[in-house]
Amino acid sequence: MNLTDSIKRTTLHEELVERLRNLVVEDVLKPGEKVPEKQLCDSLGVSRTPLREALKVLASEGFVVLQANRGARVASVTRAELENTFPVLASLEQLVGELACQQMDAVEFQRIESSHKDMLSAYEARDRQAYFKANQDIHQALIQGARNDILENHHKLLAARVRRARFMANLSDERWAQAIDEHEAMMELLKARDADGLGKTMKLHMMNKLSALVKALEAQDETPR
Amino acid sequence: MNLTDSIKRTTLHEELVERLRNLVVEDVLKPGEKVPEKQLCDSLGVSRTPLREALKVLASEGFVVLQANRGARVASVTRAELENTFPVLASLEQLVGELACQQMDAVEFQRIESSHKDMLSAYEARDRQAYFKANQDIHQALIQGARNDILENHHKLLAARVRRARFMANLSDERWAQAIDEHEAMMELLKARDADGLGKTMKLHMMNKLSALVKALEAQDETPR
DNA sequence: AAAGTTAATTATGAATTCATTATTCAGTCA
DNA sequence: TGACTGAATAATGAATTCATAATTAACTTT
Repeated sequence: MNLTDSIKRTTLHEELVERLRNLVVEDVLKPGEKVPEKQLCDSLGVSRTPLREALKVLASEGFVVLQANRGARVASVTRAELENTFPVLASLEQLVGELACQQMDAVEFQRIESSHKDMLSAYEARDRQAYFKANQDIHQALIQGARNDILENHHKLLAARVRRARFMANLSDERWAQAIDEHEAMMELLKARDADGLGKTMKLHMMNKLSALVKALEAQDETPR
Repeated sequence: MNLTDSIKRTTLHEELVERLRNLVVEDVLKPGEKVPEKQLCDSLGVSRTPLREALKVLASEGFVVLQANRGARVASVTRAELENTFPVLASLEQLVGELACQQMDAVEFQRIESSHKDMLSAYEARDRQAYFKANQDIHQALIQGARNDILENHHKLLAARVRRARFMANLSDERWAQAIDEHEAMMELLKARDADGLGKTMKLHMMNKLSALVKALEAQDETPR
């Protein structure tokens, strides 16, 4: 046993921040919805104090919006907000790519290569679930590989915000194919340890994701169900 | 009176987040120091509840560190942390530069030009106080000019963390002169609306700041007082 | 006196209570 | 009927209380 490992003792509010953020990102709590303190307290079995502490944190992270004397609402996912968020996330992705190229070791690289193959299989099978999983694994591994806590934190929050958008529009076949191509390129650049190239490609990958999303949203506007 | 202006009603915890963050950034609360809830409550005239809510937020922002059952401590400013923070901030600065070039209007540009002149005067007079002020104004204006809330938020937090480092080492004459040169270049690029160029220069500006800081810290290590 | 042990004190995390603000809903009047 | 008023209800923000964990202080024991 590693004695330098600090004993994991989590407080209620920390637990709640994670749980509630998840509920928001997973679209269980819907955008614009009020967050009923009492109800949540009852269902989670905690008092209002830690719940409210968690809400303040979530508000600072941008997942809920607080209005004085009117409690908390789940933050809505507007197109304007996405158009602001993606470029920031893309900048961080670029840095992730650069650093990962420089810092990752062989074991990490192999793990990514394995996830990449999983991703390709999932694509062949058109298995969205498995695709998202493998995709997440790759990006997670790249971030770990960058070895930068600050980057990881900020990336995590922005990525979570962006992830909420997946409930707004489906991944189109076209975009899916393009994403696969981009990932192939990323693997090549990573293999070649081309930090600059990987950074630029990852940034572009993110911005293309935004383009596809905007396009999908516009298509929706034209044919409202 | 503008009736569309929403009535500003701030809650205690919001106020406290700002106040406490300031105390940390301004080095009133020293790194590593314990944050005594009771004392702060007394001196600020609030109960523990809103103070503790504020501490949770500050912790998520990285200004304090919470230990279960042992309260909050002011986060220390380590070299490793700075070496992680600066590259992230530099990435965001790059984006700020690119966007500001594209989005700023003539009025904003003139305001920056004016602050830039103030900065040069302060440098001639070797007035550190005035220099920092003008410098802040310029960077603040650029961020506003980028018109991106998300970028502004994340930038604000990282910049605040980095600002704490100024109590670790003084601005050297050499670095000061270099910074002035970089700012001159920035103004030229902004005037020319060279988004790419300004972005790169601002990124470099930030990374050079880190280099100077690290150099100063290393010099300190060699000659400990 | 120094290290170890136990009791007293303090500080913390969380629940509860209290005062105030929003919201709902019944009743009134045009 | 439908907009307005005001009382009743509910929800919120903040203070207080309570249980427990950490720290300090006092006391042994060697």
